[in-house]
Amino acid sequence: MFEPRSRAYLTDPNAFEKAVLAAWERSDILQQTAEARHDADPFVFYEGPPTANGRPGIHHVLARTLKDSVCRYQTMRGKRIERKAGWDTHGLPVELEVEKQLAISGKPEIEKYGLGPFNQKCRDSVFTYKEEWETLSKRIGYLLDYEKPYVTFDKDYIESVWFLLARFAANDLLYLGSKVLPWCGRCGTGLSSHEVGQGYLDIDDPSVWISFPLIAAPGALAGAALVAWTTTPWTLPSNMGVCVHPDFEYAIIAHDGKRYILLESKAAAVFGDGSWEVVGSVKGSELGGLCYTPLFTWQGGRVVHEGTHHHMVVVDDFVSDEEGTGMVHMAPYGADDFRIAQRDGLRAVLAFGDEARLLAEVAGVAVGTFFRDANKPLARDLKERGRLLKISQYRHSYPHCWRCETPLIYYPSPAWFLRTTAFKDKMVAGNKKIRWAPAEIGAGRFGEWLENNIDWALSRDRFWGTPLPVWVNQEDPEDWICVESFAQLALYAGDLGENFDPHRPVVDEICFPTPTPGKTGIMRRVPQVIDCWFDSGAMPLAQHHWPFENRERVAEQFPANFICEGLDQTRGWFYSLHAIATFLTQYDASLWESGKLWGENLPRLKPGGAYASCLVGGLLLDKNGVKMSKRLGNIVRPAEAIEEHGADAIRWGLLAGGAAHLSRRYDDKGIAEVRRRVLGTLAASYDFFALYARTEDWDVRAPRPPRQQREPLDRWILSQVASVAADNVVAWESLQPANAMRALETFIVDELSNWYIRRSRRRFWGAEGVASQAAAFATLYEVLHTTLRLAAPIIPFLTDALWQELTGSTESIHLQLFPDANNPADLIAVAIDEPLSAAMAPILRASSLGRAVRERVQIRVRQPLSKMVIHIANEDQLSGSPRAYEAAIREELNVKEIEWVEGTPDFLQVKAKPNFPRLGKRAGSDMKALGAAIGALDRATVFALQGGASVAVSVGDHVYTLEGEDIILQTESAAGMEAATDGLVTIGLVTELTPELLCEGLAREIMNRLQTQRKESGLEVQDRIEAVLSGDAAVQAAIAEHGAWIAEEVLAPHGLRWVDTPRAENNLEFRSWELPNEQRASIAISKIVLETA
RNA sequence: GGGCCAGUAGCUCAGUUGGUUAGAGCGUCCGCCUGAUAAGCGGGAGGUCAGAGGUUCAACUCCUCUUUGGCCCA
Repeated sequence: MFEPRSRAYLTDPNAFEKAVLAAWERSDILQQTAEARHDADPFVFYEGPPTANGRPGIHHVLARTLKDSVCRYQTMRGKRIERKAGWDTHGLPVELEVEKQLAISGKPEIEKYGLGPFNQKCRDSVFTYKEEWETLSKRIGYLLDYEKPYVTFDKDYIESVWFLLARFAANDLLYLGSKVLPWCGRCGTGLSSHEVGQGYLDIDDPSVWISFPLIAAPGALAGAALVAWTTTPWTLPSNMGVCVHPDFEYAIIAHDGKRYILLESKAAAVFGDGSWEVVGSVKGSELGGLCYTPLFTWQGGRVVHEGTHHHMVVVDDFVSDEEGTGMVHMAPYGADDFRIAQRDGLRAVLAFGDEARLLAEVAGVAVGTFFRDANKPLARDLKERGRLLKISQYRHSYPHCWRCETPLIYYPSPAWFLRTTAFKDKMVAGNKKIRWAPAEIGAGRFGEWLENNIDWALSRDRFWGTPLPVWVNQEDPEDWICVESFAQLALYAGDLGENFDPHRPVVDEICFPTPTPGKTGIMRRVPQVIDCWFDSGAMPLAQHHWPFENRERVAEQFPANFICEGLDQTRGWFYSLHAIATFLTQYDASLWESGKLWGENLPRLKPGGAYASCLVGGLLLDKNGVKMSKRLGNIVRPAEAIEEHGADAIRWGLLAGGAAHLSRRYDDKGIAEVRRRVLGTLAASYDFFALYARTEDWDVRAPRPPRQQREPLDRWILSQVASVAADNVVAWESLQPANAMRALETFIVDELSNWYIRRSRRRFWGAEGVASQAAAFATLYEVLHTTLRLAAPIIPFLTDALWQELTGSTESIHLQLFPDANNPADLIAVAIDEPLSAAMAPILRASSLGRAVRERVQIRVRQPLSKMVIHIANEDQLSGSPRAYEAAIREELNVKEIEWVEGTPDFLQVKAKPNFPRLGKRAGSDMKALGAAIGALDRATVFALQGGASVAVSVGDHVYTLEGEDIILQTESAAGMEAATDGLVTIGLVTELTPELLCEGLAREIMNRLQTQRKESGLEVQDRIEAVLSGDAAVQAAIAEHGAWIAEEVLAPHGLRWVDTPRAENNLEFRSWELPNEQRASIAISKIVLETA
């Protein structure tokens, strides 16, 4: 107990923390916490599953620390938290990693390698760095149950996912549609958006303006042609419509005897200058529904959307007025185009197929022509037929295959969707109930995304993922089923075997006759797997194999009170969790109707989303503000940083570095500063306490004096820590840990260490009497007791080590309750004392001003001064009196006497300023003039106002009646002494040095040299000494006057011995010191051993 | 191309519902302290709050545009 720890911590935080970690593992802190909170209310936390096929970086430390801190805080609030780890194991990133490993690339090569072996590789790959993740997480103190994690590729997990998909199907929300996807014709493979993102190259394409003559158009439009622009002439054979913006005003332009319709601002780009004129205008919405003459006549191709309309003008606000003509040629190769075709019933036919080659002859261009090679001949044909108005070259950025650099083609492919739009309103409404931190993510980013919700494209044409459990009748594509469980599958297909693994390719081989009555045909599974975001979004249920098992447990652990992930999860996990939960609990009425499932009770899950609050973490950039990436090699390896600084300093540094959601920079120097400045100060404050608790034999069990009997400074620091505790609760509850930490840091460094302890040191060695000493110990103990608990969620290692030393308990701080001033059982119960806190502020300001004056007049603090005057403007409006702290400021500034100035002493130059918030509303536009008038008020008027009188001031035509509260009194200076003011507090120092003061100053100088010599001789603070001095006459006089006092301070029980000539004797060696004013002293000291009784 | 976020001292960041001297730490210069001592503290200097326009008696704060950076989606 009371062992000093700061040295050990500061020199090797890594070793220090590892010892704490070892203790946690010995005592199984996770298990202990669970037992301690066994009957407590649950606080539900969901761990967002990381993928362990890459190394964890420092940014993962940020996310995990945020999660851990909030959970530790809640545990200290008395809550029970399950902390189940999870692993995300499916998906394209895993496949890409394995492709790299095997040096293969693309679907054909994977198929050649074999699906079974490939998926086995994926399964192995996802846990490549599992151990590294676990080690790191444990080392940074992230408490999580790694023994029983949920794993998305587990058989049970997949079965739960199947069940959920079957629920979507049962509600008619699963359907087969088409999705426009990027495709590489050469590799024969679709690409993910992630892959597209890394393959943009600049290429030259023809830029063409095409005319679309309207058929049977009314009025001024008769005989006119629309003009559209494109850089992909190869898409023109598939033209199915022209899209206009409903709100644009299009110009009707006469040129060369013909009339065209397009935006006036774009006409010059087509027709040049001067040769055209505007003859009318038409609004986009009026063009909708008109038809035009097709560009090409040809047969064949692949129909991707049957429709009743051909070559028609459609209206949509995706059209922009920046490029082109304000009119867009529509072909089924664009996502917007295809969406509108489906919406408006346009017939969509592809001219180019799977290998990006022409499927049918068009305008003499041969079947099999690669899509980009068709650009020129098609353009030539259009030109000959007068449909091409202009052609030029256009350089732009275009997506290419990242493997082979072939330009990509986009077209619609079959895909399975979840009809999330069916319950969009419920998702939007549910989102409003989520407490987002920061709030703008919920209203803005996530809210916008939900408002614009489109159906979830669920399927992926890939290999390693949860197989889509849809089986289709090979004879009738309308006859399909979504399987809800392995048992159901076995019912259709027979026994699945002991070690059934639902992954591809095993599951692909399962087929069976259609169970649909009256139909024939074999059911085969569709080839797709599902989006791995569905996997992770299903985790609230699938992690417990719901509803096959754990129905009660899931009902209790749903929804989450809290989740926390990075900003990049908005459209990822945040969405998939929300969508699945909203559907299941609010849309799937038939599931809950009977209260039973398969004949057994199914506890109702609380209707709503999957989480009640969400803390969004920002991105972590390197110290230059650049995103960390493997490519740039600026990744910070967490292990190295931890070895250097320890986990606590990093945890504090990352969490305090700014509002959680902002991207911020990781700066090694910043972490080092936190370690020294904040954590070091906390440890040193404890050390100070421990040092004197030991030397003075203070007993933790001794009764502590009642608060009323302690000094104002004691009650002040208790009040401060109690209000920090109250603020911290607010900050944590609103998910703003950085705010909690800012308050805590100011408290630890400024208030506790630099003010309370500094000003109270003497009391601890009994220099101010027994009662004062007892009060000081009691107070500092209570404050440390509280501060450590406040900091425990953030810096679990240091606080636990100090806690056990401080309290002498072997019970971890993480089993304690968070400080609560409202709880009578808490050590800081009802400690908040507003008046006492308010009264300290002017004291701190006065002390700062006093130091500034001393600095200016070059009189060191060691030199006592006779008097200081303090004037506090509006002192009577303070809720407490600063005069309670007179002793503190007298000692701090080393002055003999404080004079509290009241009223209107002549030496104060004062000025009134308007109280803007009060007067602004009343005065309005007169405010400026009124302000000037107030500034010009004379001294007597200002003090009359202060005294409660009313004063009329006229400005322009108005007369304003001012009262005391309408002005703010400011002090400008104090005449006749060395003074300083900050406007509210003014101090003046009497700097005249009398012989007495000089003598005492010299005595303090001598004492300083004695103390320095003590320290440099390696003495302990409680060692007694013999002291012999010699020196000038002034020195001798100072010792004669103050020797007894000096002797007491430097622990020389026999007093100071004076010799005229310093000569070495026995253990005494003289050292010569320079003193101010070219005075000199020689001092010799030696330790004396006190006889013990 | 769309949505969201950010730009405040050399650096890292605070800044309440708009209110008139914009704060802290680090760094730098100067000084102090010594019964927490391989520490600690204070005082200076340093800012046209990214730029422009607008609303207002009053804008770092609200609105618009521009610009730079970031994230997500196309």
